[in-house]
Amino acid sequence: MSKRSGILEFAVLGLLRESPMHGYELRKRLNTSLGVFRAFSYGSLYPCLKTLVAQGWLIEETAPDSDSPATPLAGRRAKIVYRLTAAGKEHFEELLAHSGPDAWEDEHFAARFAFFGQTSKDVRMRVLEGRRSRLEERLEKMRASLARTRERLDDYTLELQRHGMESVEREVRWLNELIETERAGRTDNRPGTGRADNDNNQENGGRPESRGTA
Amino acid sequence: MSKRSGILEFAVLGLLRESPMHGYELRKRLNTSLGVFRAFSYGSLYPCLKTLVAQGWLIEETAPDSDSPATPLAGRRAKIVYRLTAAGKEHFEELLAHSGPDAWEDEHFAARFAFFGQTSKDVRMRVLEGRRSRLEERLEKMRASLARTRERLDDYTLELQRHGMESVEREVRWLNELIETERAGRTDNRPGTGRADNDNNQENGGRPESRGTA
DNA sequence: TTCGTCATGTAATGGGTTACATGATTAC
DNA sequence: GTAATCATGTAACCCATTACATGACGAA
Repeated sequence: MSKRSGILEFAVLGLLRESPMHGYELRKRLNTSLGVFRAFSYGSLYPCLKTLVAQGWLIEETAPDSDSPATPLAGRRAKIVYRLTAAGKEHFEELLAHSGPDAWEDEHFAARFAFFGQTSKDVRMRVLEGRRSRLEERLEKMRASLARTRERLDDYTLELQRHGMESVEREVRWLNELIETERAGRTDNRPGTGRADNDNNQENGGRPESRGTA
Repeated sequence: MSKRSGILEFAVLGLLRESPMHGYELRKRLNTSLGVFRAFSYGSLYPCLKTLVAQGWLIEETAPDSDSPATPLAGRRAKIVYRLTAAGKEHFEELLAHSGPDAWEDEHFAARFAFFGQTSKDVRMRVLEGRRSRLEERLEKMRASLARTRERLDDYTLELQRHGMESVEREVRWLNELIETERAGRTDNRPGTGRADNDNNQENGGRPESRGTA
């Protein structure tokens, strides 16, 4: 119960894991750094934060720097800063490792991928492979549907489907490359299976070996 | 007012324009033939149909074969067949030609494209070009955001953004090809600017000249 | 006769947006 | 001092889904 917003909740926990923040900043990071995949409004963010606090995963810190003007640069004059609790951290790890049936959908996957820098290698592999097989299912359905309906569709509809399939195929190739790169990486990544006692595991710097952005 | 479901409404009108159907079949066509971009459930379809009827865009035909058991094969026992009214047809034309600010978003565009076979050439061009410039805006934002945040992001996040941008760039190229093909096509397409009195204008068969699916 | 599919709906819920209301702080 | 932006929230709504309820029809 109180199943507040899968993706938003996940993204908030993930961002707060890196460092405490207040709502406003959180929303900006959601929509810029991580925002490639989705934009959220205050109308969803603030209620979500409340339930996360109620759940014990976050604590509000009203940041009473009332008498410490020592570092005025850190924040203008701290509003409500949210910090991840130990329980929240654990919960986030669970969400990361969780392999529900919807975990491989577009937005869920993108959100998980965005936090790969904080994810252990075995989980990364599971996510990438899960996503890939999800896409392959999708491809098969598309192919089947296409074979069934064939000639009944006009050329534009056909072209639309062709382009859609090509996009999916392209993502599969992308995943293949990522998976291979992961495989080629150091195999010693084991920061505690199930318990991330090591907190951050960037032993390889989280490098997907991007091949020439330009 | 009564601004029921943009895309669903549009798709329903578009499908019914081709031929009358009952809800169940409509939903299947929505999720197979046209369903590449989105799946709808009865929970949204039936209420939508009702409002469209209330609006005067559809009429329910209970298919009164009440006393003619002559052809029990035609329909098992006629359900509720929805047929587009003249007003509905007009409304659909308006929706097709309408260039609202959200008309170029992913799903809106896909839905419009799916009905290109029933769309006049000038509208097709407007839609394709609108979509393209929308994507170009998006690209600029992404580039700006990327330039701003640069080194602050880990490699996975960067890779995600890079892949996202590549996808958008790819779609832009696709649009460029489509636009060129349209331009190269016969230029005489003028079934009445603003008024589609000609109903169907497939003079060129609606051919986007797909270049080798394999 | 029972099972699968066709066929139509409704109520509760979900997960989000928009528009609104409010006020502090900074830049000019 | 006034405008922009930072900052936090709420209420009303939107569009859709899920799960449920119902029933006819055809095939095994």
